[in-house]
Amino acid sequence: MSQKVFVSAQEVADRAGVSRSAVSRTFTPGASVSPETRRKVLEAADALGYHVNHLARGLMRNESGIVCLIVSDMATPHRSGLIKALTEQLQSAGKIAMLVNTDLSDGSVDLALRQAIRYRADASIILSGMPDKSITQLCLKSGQRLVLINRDDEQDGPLRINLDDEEAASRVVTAFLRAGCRKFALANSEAGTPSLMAREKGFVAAARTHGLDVIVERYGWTSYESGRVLAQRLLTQSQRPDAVFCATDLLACGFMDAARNQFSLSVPNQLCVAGFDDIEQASWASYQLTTFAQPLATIAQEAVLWLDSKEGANSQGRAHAIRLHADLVWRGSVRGG
Amino acid sequence: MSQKVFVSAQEVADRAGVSRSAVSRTFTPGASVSPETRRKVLEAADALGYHVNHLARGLMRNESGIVCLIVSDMATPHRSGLIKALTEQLQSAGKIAMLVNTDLSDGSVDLALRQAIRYRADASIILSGMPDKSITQLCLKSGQRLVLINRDDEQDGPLRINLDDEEAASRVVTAFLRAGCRKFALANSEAGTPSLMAREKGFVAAARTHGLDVIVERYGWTSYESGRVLAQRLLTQSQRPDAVFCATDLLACGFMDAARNQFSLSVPNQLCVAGFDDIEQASWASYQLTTFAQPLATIAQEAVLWLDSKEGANSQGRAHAIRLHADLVWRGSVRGG
DNA sequence: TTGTAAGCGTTATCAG
DNA sequence: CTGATAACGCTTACAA
Repeated sequence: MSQKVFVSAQEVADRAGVSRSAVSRTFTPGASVSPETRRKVLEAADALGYHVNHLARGLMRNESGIVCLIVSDMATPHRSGLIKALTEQLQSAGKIAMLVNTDLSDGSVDLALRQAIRYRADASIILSGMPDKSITQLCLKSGQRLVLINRDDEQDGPLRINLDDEEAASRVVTAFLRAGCRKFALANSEAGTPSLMAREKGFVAAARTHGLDVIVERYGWTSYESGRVLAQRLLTQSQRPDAVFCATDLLACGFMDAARNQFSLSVPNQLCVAGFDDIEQASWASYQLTTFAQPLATIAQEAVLWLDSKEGANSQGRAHAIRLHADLVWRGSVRGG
Repeated sequence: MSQKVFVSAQEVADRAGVSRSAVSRTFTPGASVSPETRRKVLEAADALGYHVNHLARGLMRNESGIVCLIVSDMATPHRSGLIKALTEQLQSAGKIAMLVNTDLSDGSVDLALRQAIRYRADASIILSGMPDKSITQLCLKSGQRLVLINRDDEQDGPLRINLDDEEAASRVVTAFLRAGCRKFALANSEAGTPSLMAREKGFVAAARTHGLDVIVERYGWTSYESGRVLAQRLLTQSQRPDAVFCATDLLACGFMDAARNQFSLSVPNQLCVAGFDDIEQASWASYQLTTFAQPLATIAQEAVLWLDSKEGANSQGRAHAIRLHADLVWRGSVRGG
């Protein structure tokens, strides 16, 4: 097997002619070491290629520095953007990200959380799916902090970070009306996550306010392909919509492509389209999608900030919720920006 | 601070009325425990919510189960796809992925590798950038395995997984010729990574074989935006090319959009375009990009397989290289598929 | 098969 | 400021 021969603090101590403790203190920010000792230790450490063993340190300090990112479909533009933002923030806060992939199967998230517990992660950040109540209880009982991003759940204890999806969706109606549209449709996936449903709800409700009905169609999971299928369904209606809000940019891209290629519709002249997330592709010339920007950096900041705060530690059982605003990004897919 | 109160093996042992060792053995595959003891232990463990502390286990076994993924631009379609594939493979091999973000600054990869050493990762997989020789030596000396993906380097010790970029690029020439194209151009980024340069080299060389010159243009880093700029430069040439090989799909998408919108060129009628990577967007209706598929699953498999193999452990100093084939994916951006 | 005891590399405590 | 010593939670000889 592997012959691991990492340098230990003892070896450094021996070489520097000091005690293990001196070595330990040298690598502990804020500990008191004389400049002379420090110098000797650092010199020896460098010569030997010593690096503090964080496994052992975590064992002692009861704080591993590990934060577990639990996520499905991580190759998706929006998800990967969020992972990137979180990883960066965690790193600059001196923590490290552990990545666990989940699928849609039952208990997949639970399994991931168990993994987080095994590695004594200081916290878990859940980007997709929902864990079973019993397992989140275990996490909280074990003193592991929990962050739920964009999954509006009423569980106690964890920090929840959400967008104001409903309010954002209502602004789409305003935009569509200003563009002179009258026949609204909503394209959603069947995933039925709280975020998606809130967008749907907000859009439909706001349309009603203006006395307008909305044709709602749901299909598959949140993907480009689903967007194409949704276009098939919505654009063959007897009363063809002239404005479609897609619950996700990925859906919107598929929708637009199908609208143009299969129905020869011009966007935005014959059809206005809006999306949500502001993935990179939304800004590509082929789409120029009007959409809502997920404040990825802010989400990540808030999450990491909370992890470091006393609040996070003390909130055993008390839930804390952050609701962020999604900025509307005007682009060419809706008339009259 | 955090009051972590994870359940320990001792507590489980107490409740089950057995020794710590019995608990340990119950959770060690292949250890000898009587069914009766096992039952009692599992029952107690379940009731208490016990999970083996992998930090402590790693300390003892000298094997953490952690594999460090070192990567920059992780939100990019190709990168995130690779991360996903690797994470999945690692998980099903019983390992866990640690994610470290690097930037382009000097020593960024070295810093990441140090992080891997601190957490006593069993291995590091480098997806971008190149570490300093001294630090890789340290890794290898410490018994940490190293995998370099798509970075053709002559360093000793690590496993290198590469595509046959050069050969693949030469096939683009064949495709372009078959489409009746004569004026070739190559759009590349300035990143100058071995993969990118190999694609350039292979394309230019193959074209020469047929007595054709290639206009080569390089700009910025590998992004959609760079693709647009490259289009500006290449399509304003006095001798406008009728076939462009973009070193990356992302470049190709930007290139195609600019070609259509700013130069009103029809792809593939007036201009054939090929890319590399086969990112998801390449298959979108707006692009229908002819490209080469990165065998992500195979890459991930080979990497993880090697990590588990004796070979990986014994190859202290002996480098092992795997060269994979990239399949050509024919789509509409090149005539006559 | 089981328990006892030693040890993995740290850090925290406490004298000096 | 420094060094000995006792944890941390686990695995693994070794002996029973």
